[in-house]
Amino acid sequence: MTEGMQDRQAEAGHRYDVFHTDCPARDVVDHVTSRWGIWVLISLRNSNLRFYELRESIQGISEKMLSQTLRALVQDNLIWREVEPTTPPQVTYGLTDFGQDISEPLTDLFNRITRQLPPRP
Amino acid sequence: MTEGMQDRQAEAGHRYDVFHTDCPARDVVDHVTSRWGIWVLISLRNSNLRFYELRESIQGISEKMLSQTLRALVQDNLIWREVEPTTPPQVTYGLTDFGQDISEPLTDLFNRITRQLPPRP
DNA sequence: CAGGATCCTATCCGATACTG
DNA sequence: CAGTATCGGATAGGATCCTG
Repeated sequence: MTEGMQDRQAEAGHRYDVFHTDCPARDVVDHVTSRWGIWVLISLRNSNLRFYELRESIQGISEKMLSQTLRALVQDNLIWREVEPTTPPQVTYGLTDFGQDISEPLTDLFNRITRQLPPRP
Repeated sequence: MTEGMQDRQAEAGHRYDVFHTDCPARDVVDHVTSRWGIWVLISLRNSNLRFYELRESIQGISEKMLSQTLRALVQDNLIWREVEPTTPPQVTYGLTDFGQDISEPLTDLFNRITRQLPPRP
């Protein structure tokens, strides 16, 4: 995003340890933790899905945000995109190895949060 | 819903049900994965920090966003806030058990992403 | 079906100034 | 020190229409 988090200040003897994140990692983290990114990645864990399946799977997402999110994640090499040139066209999305790897802590995160929360009123 | 995340799809007839927008977990997830939330949580993993320590630790964050992020995370019971009524006042922040729990997959996520990415130029 | 193009609004967020 | 208050530009994101 805005670059320039955490550049240096890497002086020896600093107690609050810091993650220097002025690198490309910042962008990937931002995409992964974007409003819809996490849900797309988790959705694709169980099976590859087509565009409309993702849209219906993730409640509340608009087509615009879905395609935008997908585009970013494909560029980050977290998910792949396969086009079947039929009519009507079929486009399928799935996790790459990298995406699969990333989705594990994400799912873990999600599970820990839901486990902690009180049941619905 | 506390029922959690997308599961099966092995069942015929029922389709992939998923995350509702009004799921309470959604708010927590949004806070945790907010622009600054993840960095605040990771920063507090090693030690409790005061306001200015957090501000200096997380480069690029404004006071406004820091206090706003902290307020949200305190409300979610992810971090605690302790005020020492001296002059000048001292306010310390730290992770609750819940926050500690959540910070693990977050750190894991961060590590996996940085590990995958090409090294800095 | 899978999206791109537009338009428009809500909010995010930084900069600045001020307070106990 | 640890914030709050306010303003304004940037951006996220929804709604709608359109196309191959």
